Amino acid sequence: MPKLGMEPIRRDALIKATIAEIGAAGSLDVTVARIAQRAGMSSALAHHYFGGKEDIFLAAMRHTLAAYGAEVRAALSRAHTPRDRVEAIVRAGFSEANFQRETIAAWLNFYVLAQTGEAAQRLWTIYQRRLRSNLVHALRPLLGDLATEAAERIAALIDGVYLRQGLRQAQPDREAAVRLVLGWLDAECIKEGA
Amino acid sequence: MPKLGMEPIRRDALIKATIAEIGAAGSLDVTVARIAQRAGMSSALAHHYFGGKEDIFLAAMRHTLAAYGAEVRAALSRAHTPRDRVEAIVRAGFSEANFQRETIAAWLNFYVLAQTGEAAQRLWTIYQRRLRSNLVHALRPLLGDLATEAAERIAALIDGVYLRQGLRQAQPDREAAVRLVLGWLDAECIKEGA
Amino acid sequence: MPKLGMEPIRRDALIKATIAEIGAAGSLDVTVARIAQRAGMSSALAHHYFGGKEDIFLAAMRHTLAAYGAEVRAALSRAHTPRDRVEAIVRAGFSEANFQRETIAAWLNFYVLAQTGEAAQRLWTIYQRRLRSNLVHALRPLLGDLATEAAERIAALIDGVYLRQGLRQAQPDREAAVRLVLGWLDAECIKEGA
Amino acid sequence: MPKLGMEPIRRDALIKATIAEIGAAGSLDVTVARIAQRAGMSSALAHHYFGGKEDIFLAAMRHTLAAYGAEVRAALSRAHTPRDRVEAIVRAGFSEANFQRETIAAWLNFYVLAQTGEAAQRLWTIYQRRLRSNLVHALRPLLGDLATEAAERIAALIDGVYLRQGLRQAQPDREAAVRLVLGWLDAECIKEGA
DNA sequence: AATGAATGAGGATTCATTCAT
DNA sequence: GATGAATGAATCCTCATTCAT
Repeated sequence: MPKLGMEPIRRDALIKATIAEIGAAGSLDVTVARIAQRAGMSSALAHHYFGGKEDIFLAAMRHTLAAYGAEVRAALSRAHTPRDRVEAIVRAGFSEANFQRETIAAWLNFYVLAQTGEAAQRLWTIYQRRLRSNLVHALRPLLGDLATEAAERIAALIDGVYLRQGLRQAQPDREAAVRLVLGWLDAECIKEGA
Repeated sequence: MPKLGMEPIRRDALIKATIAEIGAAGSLDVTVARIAQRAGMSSALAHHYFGGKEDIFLAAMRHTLAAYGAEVRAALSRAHTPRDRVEAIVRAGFSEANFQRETIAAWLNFYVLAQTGEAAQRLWTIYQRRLRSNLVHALRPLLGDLATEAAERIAALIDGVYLRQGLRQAQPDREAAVRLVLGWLDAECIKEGA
Repeated sequence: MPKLGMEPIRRDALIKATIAEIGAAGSLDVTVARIAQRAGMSSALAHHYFGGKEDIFLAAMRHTLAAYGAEVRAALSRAHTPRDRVEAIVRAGFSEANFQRETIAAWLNFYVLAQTGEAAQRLWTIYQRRLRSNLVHALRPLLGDLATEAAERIAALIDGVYLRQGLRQAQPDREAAVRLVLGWLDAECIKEGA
Repeated sequence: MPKLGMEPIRRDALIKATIAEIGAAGSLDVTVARIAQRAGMSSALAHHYFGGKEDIFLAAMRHTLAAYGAEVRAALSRAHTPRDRVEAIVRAGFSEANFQRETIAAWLNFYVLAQTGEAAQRLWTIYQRRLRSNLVHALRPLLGDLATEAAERIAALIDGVYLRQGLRQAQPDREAAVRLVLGWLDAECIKEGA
C-alpha cells in the first residue's frame, strides 16, 4: 500500500541502516543490498532514492557530521562562562553517541574517504573549520592572542584522544578523555592567569 | 631459470607495491592483481608468497609500523637530554617519510582495520604501547608522577596533529606540527619547573 | 482534473518521443522511463496507454511507415506523366524528413526488428509490397513486361542508396541520391524507347 | 588442464559464439553470459580476453567484415575479364555464407551500430570504400569515366538487394539477386557499347 | 620458482512492469 | 486519468583464489 511522501522516510531509514552496516563491518565494505535489506526495502529502491552507493555513503557522513554539530550547538547553549564553553565543545566530541561503535566506524572511514574523495574532503574541511572556530571563540576571553594556537592544539587533542579511545578494546572512558584535554587547558590558563 | 633466495626479494617488492597502491587509491580498495603487477610479478605468485590478500595487507602494515619504530629508535639514539628525547619521538612521528601520501593512507587505513581485524588491532596496540612507553621514559625525569598522564596527552596530540595535517589539502607543515606538540610540553615543564 | 480525449494526444506524444529517443540513442536501447519523460508523463502512464515497451516500438514503426506512405501519396498526386510518377516515388524516399537522423535510426532499427519480430516483419512486408506496387504501376507504361523486374531493381536501389547515405558521416545529398536511382531509369528507358 | 596459448583459441570461439547468438536473437540483445556459455567458458573469461561486451561485438563485426573481404579477394583471383571481375564482386556479396541467418543479423546490427559507434562507423567506412574501390577498378575498362558513378550505383544495389533478400521470409534467391544487379550492368554496357 | 588459465561468487546498477491511491 | 512507490530479474563486470604446467 504505497503512500505519498515516502522519500524522506526512506532516505532516513537508508542513512541509518548505512551507518549501522558500516559500524557492523567496521569498514566501507558494505553492500547496497545489505543496507537496503536492513532498511527494509529492495536495493533497487535504495538506488532510486540515492542514485548510487557513493551518494548513500556521503549522506551517511553528512548525517554523522550534522549529529555532531547539533550536539555541539546544544551543549554550547547550556554553557555560560568561557571555560564552560570550551568544556561543552570537548564533551560534545566525547558524547555517548559519538563513542558508539557505529559512530566511531563512521568517523574513521570518513577520514579515509576524505583523503581522496572530493565531497568527503569538503565535508571534513567544514567540520574542522567549525571545530576550530568554536574553540577560538570560546578561548579568546581566556587566552587572547594565544587562542588561535591553543584552539588548534585542543582540536588536535580531541581528534587524537577520540581516535585512541575509539581504537582501544576496552570501553571508552569519556571522563578520562575529557580530563586529558581539559587538564591541559587548565595548565594553560593557570600559566596565563598567573 | 629459478633463482635461489628470491623469497625475501619478492615479499619486499610486494609490500612496497602494496603501500604504493594503497597510497594511490587512498583506501584498501586495491586488487591483488594490481599490487602484483606493480611489483612485477603475477598475482598467483603474490598468493603463493603471502597466502591471501589480508596477509599482504598485514605485512604492509607491519612494515609501516616497523619503519616508524626504526625512525624513533634512530632519533632517540641521537638525543641526550630528556627534553631532546621527547622532541626526538615527536619529530619521528612527523618525519618526511611519515607524511608521504602513501604513508598517511597506510596509517588511516590501518586505523580502520584495527577496529575489527584481530591482527591489526594487535599491531596497533603494540604501536600505541611503544609510543607511550617511550614517552613515559623520556618524560619521567621532567615530570615525575605526572609523566604517565602527560605521555598519554602527548601521544594523543601526536596522533591528532598527524591526522589533521595528513587530511589537509595543503602540504603538511612539519615544523608547525612539532611546535604544536612541544609548545604544550614546554608549558607543562614550566609549570612543573616553577 | 481529468480531461477527456487525452488518449490520442498522449499516444501521439509518446510515439514522437519514442522516435526522438531512438534517434538520440541510434538504437532500441531506450528506456520507457526516458521516453515517458520526454513525452511529459510518467512511465506508468506510458504502460497504461500502450501495454508494454514492444507495443510502443511497434506504434513508432507504424508511424514512420505511415508518414512515408503519406509522403508517397502526396507526391504521386502531384505527378502527371509516368516518368514523373517514378520520380515522385523516389523523391519521397529521399525526402528531408526521411533523412532526419531520427528517421534513419528508426528505419535501421526497424530492419533489425523485422528479422525476428512477427509484427515488424508484417509491417516491413507491407512497406515493401506497397513500394513495389507503386513502382510497377508507374513503370508499366514505360517498360511493359520489364516493369516488374525494373521495379524490384529500383526498390532495391532506393533502399541501398538510403542505407549508404544514411550511414555516411557527411550530410546526405538528396539530389545525388535521386540521380543515382533515376540515372539508371533513364538509361533503361532510352534502351527501351530506341 | 590449462595449456598455454589459449588466447587465440578462446577469442575465436567467443567471436563465433557471438555471431551465433546475435543470429539467434536477431539483435544485439545478447548477454555475455550466453555467449560465453555457447563458447564453452565462463563469462569471466570472456571479459578477461576481450575487456567488455562492446569489444566482443566489435571483434565479431571485424570478423564478419574480414570474412566478406576474403571471399571477395578469392573470387577476384578467379576472375579474368573485367565483366568477370564485377560479377565476382557481386557474387561474393551474395555468397551462401553471407546469406546465413547469422550473417544477415550481423550485418543489419552492424548498420545500427555504425550510426553512432565510432569504431563501427570506421569499420563500415572501410567496407564501403573497399567495395567501391573494387568496383571502380573492375568497371573502368568497361565504362571509363562513368565507372565511378556506376560503381556507386552497383554498390548501392548490392546493399539494397542484400537487405531485401535478407529480410524476406522466403529463402534468399541468390541467382535472382545476382541477376538483379548484373542485369543493370549489361544494360549499361550495351548503352556504352553502342 | 613462476605463470597463464580459469572460475565461482558477488556486487552495483538498470529497467520493465505492477499496484494502490 | 495519472503517478509515486516498489521490486524481481537481469546484466555487466570484478576479483580473490586455485590449478596444471
